[in-house]
Amino acid sequence: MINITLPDGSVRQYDKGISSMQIAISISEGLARNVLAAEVDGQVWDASRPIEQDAKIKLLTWNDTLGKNTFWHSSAHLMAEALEALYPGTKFGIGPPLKEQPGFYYDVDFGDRDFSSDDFKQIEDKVLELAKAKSEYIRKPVSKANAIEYFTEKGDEYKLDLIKDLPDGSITFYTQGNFTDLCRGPHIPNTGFIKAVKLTSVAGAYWRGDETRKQLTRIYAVTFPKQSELTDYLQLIEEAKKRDHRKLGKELELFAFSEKVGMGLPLWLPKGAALRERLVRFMQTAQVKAGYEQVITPHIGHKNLYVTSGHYEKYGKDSFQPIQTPQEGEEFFLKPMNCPHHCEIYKTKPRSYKDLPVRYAEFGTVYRYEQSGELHGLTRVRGFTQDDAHLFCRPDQVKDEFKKVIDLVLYVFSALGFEDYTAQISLRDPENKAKYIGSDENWALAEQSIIEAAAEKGLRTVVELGEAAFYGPKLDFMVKDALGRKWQLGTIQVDYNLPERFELEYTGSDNQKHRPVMIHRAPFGSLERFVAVLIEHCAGNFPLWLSPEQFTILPISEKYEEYAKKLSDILKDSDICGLIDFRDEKIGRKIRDAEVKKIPYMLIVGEKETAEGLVSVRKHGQGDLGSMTIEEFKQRIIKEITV
RNA sequence: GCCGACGUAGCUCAGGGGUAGAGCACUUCCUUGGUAAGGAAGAGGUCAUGGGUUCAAAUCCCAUUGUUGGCUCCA
Repeated sequence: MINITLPDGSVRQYDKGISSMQIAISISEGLARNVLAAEVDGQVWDASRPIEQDAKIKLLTWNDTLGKNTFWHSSAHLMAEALEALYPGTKFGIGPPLKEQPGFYYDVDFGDRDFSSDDFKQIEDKVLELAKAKSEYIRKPVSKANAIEYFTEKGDEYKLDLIKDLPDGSITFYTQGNFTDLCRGPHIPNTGFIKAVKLTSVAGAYWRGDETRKQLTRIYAVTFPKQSELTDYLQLIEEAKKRDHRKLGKELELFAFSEKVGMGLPLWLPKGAALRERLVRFMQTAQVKAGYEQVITPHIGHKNLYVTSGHYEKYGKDSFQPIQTPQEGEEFFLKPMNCPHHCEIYKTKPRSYKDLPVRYAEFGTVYRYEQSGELHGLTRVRGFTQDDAHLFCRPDQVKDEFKKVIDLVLYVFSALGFEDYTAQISLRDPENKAKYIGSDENWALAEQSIIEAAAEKGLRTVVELGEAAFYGPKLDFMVKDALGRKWQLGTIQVDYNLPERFELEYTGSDNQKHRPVMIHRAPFGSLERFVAVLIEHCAGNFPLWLSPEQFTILPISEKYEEYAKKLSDILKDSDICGLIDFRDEKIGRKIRDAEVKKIPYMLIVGEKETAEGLVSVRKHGQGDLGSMTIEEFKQRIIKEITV
């Protein structure tokens, strides 16, 4: 007998060699029907795999991330089986589940065959047909020699390339129906769990991400255990398309791009600029309260600045092109980050330990050469403005300062309606230290302070190795938007290296020179990216305090324009922004246009309102709110803005 | 940067070897109206740019440029 510990802590006894599925059956039939795999002592196993010793197990269903991953991984095998059945001779690369979104892909080599989205339907039909056969996924350990023999005979050089790097004794095959794949597993019990499938896109991807190797066809797809979940998923995709900030940005006249100005260089239109200005003012107010001082630095910097900072060495060759002065032959670069400039500000005078922390904030516009294929709307651009600040503090202040920055970031998120977030702690890849600058000791200190500060603030965190910046570890905030999509926004980074490189100092209470620690932080990340995420989060229906046009006055006819102007002036005096629709159109039309433009409040004025000194108020998306005096309306707006 | 798709009026898009089409937006006129599109007329395009094939190119070919889906990258 062996002891099986369940997640609730209860221990049950079973015969040696029992499978997770049998355990599930012993608990409840209903549970067993939903079990996709099981976590056994921290490893995900097939539900059918025999357990030979005492273990802690967790049964995985569709509700678990690991359960979903297993489901999609198994789906990838099923799609491969369908592809092989439809297009014999197809060679297979890898077919994993996706990390950030639902679904999976399989990289395949069709040889000379053309493949396009026109073939999707045929494949989906075949997948469903094979799924109905309820073929079991059968695990089989094989020797390296046998594995090589199998795929040599099959002529699949990609699998052979993978096997080459695997140690003998660790290799397993999985077979379902007529398809056998090299695979570590685990898999769902049988193909019958897969009830709905949709191929989502096709794209090229190099074998093992190496552009010198052959390009394979990557087929993206998503599967579900219920048809209704696929329907929901497709609806979500539709909704996401409607909220695309590139589409809304154009429709709402927030920003634009111009071929002549250059790719990745956004032009802020009046309404977008108004929105952005409000965000800036909001942040400035918060920062003043938090003890920051505003600074301003130039858009270019001397090459030596970046040689000192280390950025030149790291990015100089492919990212920076120098600007040369005609006479002296000096070299300048467009500012790609603000930190070196702020270090020089720190150095303008001697500092005492009593002066620290010093907090310099700047809405600094920076320019970076991003690969052309990587540009995307406002989320990835070549010129953008960071809500940047650099804190210079004593080592004993780091954790406290870091925690204050976390507070600020969370304040910003809550003010803008991002309720759901996690924090990602990005550390150095211990296997590849050459990628980073700075001493081991400083890295250890920096990593430690981030981990402790996040823990003390009770943040939900995940740790990612190898995701740190080259000069220091960071804490990135990932927010979930209204559709449940994750975005990386704010970032906080601890840096022991730049102070070293710029030889920053302060005089301690011991009258000795000491090195301050630097914290980089940007709660929005960049205004461009933040606005993009905000647009998609609220679908263009900004909170009232951010709306570029908070109201529009709609006169029923030109007879009431004088009254409309009077109202408009009253609102303007209270810093409430809006326009009057003077067009010679019927009221229904004016309302419709205002609704389409997502203007929060419509003030309708006609004979009745003019006579009684009222306004008829209509709210976007809600409809008629009835009449009130302009003063009542003003109070309503002020109340809504301050909440 | 690499691979694929795309670029037609301000916007959304149709068409397609014989010198351009719709809807919306715009302008003018009629209409002076009550909570999501009133009516009529008009104006607007070197069909991304450059080159080639052809009697003839917006259409076919090549290059460039931009957008886009991926890959790689992200200070």
